[in-house]
Amino acid sequence: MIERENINFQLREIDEHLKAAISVDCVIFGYDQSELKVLTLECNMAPYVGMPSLIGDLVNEDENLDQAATRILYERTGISDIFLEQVKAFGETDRHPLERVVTIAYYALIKVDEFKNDNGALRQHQAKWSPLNQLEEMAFDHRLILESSLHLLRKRLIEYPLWMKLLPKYFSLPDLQNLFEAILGTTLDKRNFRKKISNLELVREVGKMQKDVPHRPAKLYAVNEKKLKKDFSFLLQNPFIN
Amino acid sequence: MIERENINFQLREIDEHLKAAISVDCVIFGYDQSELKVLTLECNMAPYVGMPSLIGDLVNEDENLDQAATRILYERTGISDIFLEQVKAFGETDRHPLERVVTIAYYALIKVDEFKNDNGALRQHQAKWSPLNQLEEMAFDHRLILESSLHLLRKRLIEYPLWMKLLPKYFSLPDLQNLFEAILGTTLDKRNFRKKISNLELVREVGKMQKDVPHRPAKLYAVNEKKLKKDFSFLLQNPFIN
DNA sequence: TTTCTTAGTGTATTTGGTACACTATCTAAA
DNA sequence: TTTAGATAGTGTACCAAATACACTAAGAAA
Repeated sequence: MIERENINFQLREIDEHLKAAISVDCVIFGYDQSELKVLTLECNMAPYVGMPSLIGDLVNEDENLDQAATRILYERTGISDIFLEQVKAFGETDRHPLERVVTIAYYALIKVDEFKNDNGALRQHQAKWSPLNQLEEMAFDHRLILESSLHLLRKRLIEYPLWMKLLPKYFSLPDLQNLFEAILGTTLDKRNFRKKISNLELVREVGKMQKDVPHRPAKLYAVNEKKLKKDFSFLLQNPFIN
Repeated sequence: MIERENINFQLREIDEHLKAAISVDCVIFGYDQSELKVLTLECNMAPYVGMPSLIGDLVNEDENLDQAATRILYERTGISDIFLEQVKAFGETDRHPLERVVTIAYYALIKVDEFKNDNGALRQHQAKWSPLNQLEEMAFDHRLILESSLHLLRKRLIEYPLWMKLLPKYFSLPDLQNLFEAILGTTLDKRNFRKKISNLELVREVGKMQKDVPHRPAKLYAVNEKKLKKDFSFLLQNPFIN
């Protein structure tokens, strides 16, 4: 009797109770050597027709949340083995017009040109890169989800070298600084930035120079894979942080 | 036609698809002038019978996630108007033995003696304060949820004065240091701790002394409400952080 | 050869964190 | 009343990291 009561207490009338659809929304940030962008679809659901929406999908029965996010990222961009991190859950009662849908937001950061828009499913749905400042109005609560995700991305950029896959094999320090400035939305002092990067020991000179630039060429660097594996192996091996 | 396809894409076959129960698990940390504890129930569901579990409940149809967490905290402890923050969502497919249940974890930090175990529903279910080091085995994935929540609590303790409601009206600096040490699980240097507290300007001397202690009495302090409202009003007014 | 453009460099200051040991005050017991 | 025990309270020196700030160097193009 006691036991039965407790079961009910811990999973109160599970069959009669609210069951919600569970979705994952991926905030896929892209960097293209100039600007931070987000991958969006054009929403076709009233009352949000025509507004940009994030890329999301329902969670399948046989996958956990991280797996769903990984699948969605792969299905929509062709990218796998990338760092994906959960932002948080969003569960307003009216956040979806048709039904109660609780969504779990994830973010990822990729090179814009790694995403090829020749994928049938995506072309059909007009996925495109939207610059952040053009996204004032979004479908559902996606503007809020975007802001929370951007906030987390910016915190993480300083803690973890999320940028390591965003640049070509060889890059200059001004390239790297532009990347930071685009993502953080600020300008940075050149000397202090270089001092900090130098202290991290995450890049190494490769003894080459930029070519075909109409000004003084910059020295080229590459990611220091040894240091990266030593200090941040979780970013490479395991796409999830707990 | 295009429109119909897109609706399906964005909410793929919503009626046929996975619907999960949504629960909220509250990690209610308590401090009692000596030790950090967590409020737990004794689980009665196989295969976890007898193990401690966190305090959770299913989310109602008419409440969002934050409201559900607030309700659960209130129902189980009688406490409202306290800072509650979402930790993250946990959604392993097999995390619940009966059914797919996605849970959203929240944490709160309260005084142990604010929770009176004379609430009928709770007494019936043996809610009790468990010291953290006695919680190696827990029901479901609650050990993982506890660890994630503790990690966040410790980060927040340094960023935000979550401790302001945990001490009596008048307290000594050694009291405050004990609180920090209990929550962080470390010892702290007395002089450096006092320097830091002093810089924060969050406590003020009240010109009184401890009484009836068998040693040199300490000066008493109180929370500096002005500074708290100025810098951390969100901790008082709005129980949620975005 | 001059001009334009971007690359590259160092120092001084401040701030925050850390390491560290002795004196002061009260109670209780001898 | 003296002494022992317990806890309160205090300051300085060092180091690391963040910040502010301005000129010279190298190449391309005119």
